[in-house]
Amino acid sequence: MNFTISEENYIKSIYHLQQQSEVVTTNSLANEIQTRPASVTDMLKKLQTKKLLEYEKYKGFRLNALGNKIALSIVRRHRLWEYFLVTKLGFEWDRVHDIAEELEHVSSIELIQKLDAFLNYPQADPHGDPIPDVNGKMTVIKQVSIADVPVKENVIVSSVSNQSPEMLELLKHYHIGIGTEIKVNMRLSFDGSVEIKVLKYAACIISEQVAKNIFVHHD
Amino acid sequence: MNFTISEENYIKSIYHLQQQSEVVTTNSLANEIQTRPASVTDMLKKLQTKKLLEYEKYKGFRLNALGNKIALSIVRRHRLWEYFLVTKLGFEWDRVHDIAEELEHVSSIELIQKLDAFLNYPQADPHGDPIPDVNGKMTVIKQVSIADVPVKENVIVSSVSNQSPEMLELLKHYHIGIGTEIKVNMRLSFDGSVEIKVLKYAACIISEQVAKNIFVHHD
DNA sequence: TTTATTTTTTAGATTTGTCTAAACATTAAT
DNA sequence: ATTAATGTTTAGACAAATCTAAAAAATAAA
Repeated sequence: MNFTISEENYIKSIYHLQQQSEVVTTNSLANEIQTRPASVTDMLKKLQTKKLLEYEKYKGFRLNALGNKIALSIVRRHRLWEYFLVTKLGFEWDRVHDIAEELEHVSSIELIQKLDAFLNYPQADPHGDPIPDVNGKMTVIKQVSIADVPVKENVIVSSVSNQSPEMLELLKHYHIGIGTEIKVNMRLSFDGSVEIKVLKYAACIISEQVAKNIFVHHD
Repeated sequence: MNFTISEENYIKSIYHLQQQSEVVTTNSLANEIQTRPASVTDMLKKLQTKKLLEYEKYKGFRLNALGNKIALSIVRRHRLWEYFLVTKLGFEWDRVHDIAEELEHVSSIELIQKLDAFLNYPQADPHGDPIPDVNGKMTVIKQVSIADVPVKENVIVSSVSNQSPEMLELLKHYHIGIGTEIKVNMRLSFDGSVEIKVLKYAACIISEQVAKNIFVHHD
């Protein structure tokens, strides 16, 4: 089955709102999508006739199994493109969302399969959100902040929670990006700061506050 | 200025038809875009009010300077994506057109700049058509078929005119793709067949007919 | 438990891009 | 030089996705 860009945007937004609350309301979706409640009601009817959601007038709605499956495939496309934009094209993490929002609607299944392979089947996007696989399964990799990682273990940077320009600059300065392999040499109990080693570069010290914002996982 | 997907498709198609004949007709454009002549007339009015073309009722139309500039930027996006799909994602050349057709409408200027850089500023797409640069300039690189290239010169494969599955298979078998560096060892005057050497692989012989379909350029 | 407020839905209009059928221009043929 | 054939445009309709304004339902408050 094929969907319009508008339909896909609604499906994806319902999916996201469902992560916070079981049932979604007309107003919250209208707010999420930046449209009017009346428009939401119209689209809900359409999605209902396409059998993507359970919907009772005045009582809210939610995606059914099929709707969920489609939502996951859209989320998959979005996150793969975000990963591509950051790791291959060199975009900053805070700049990729809007572009991925457009790319995600390109519908070729083969394109996404090949993109996935080209990126080497990443498991999380640059914000650390898991990327669903072809079947919609997400492996939520266990992320730990550098502040909590044991010393002398090789780990890989998977996400950064603070995406301020200052943070981005600091990370760039230390050659740290998504996928960078690092090791914690030692942790100073004095102030919680950490000495880390980035492959090929000299060891450096980052404050506890910075360490708390950088999340890593094991290989 | 911003354009809808439909407007962009019309602009691009007019551009292509103009390559063959100065002035474009309603019917030819309707045929190109797979729509009805009446729809074309409607869109022409719209593009005229946006000052993208010269249009006289019943007498045909053509893009003006601004329309041309916009067409070139769309062509640029299309060809860069085609190049990406083939060289990075491993698509066959005959499969990329429709996907590029969708990708070309993603509007971020920064995206295209960074994609261009990532691809190392290619000058031609996988079909050998030149890629306009940021300013719309195209450097038409001098292409020669292998049948005409002098022996012992290092050349780079830039396009293949015959895109049948058989041809693709043959090329794959000999490890020849866009960007592949090859050298003509010798040419057999008997039947015009050519012995070529692909870097890292054993020399092989291709028929004159095949050689005529493979185009190369100097570095 | 009425009344007031908020939320959701309906009804009807608008825009974009398309369509069909009919009218109008242009070109070709007799 | 008329007539025929072809090509183009207009007029009016339609579907998708949106909107505003008003009606209806649900919830909160007095």
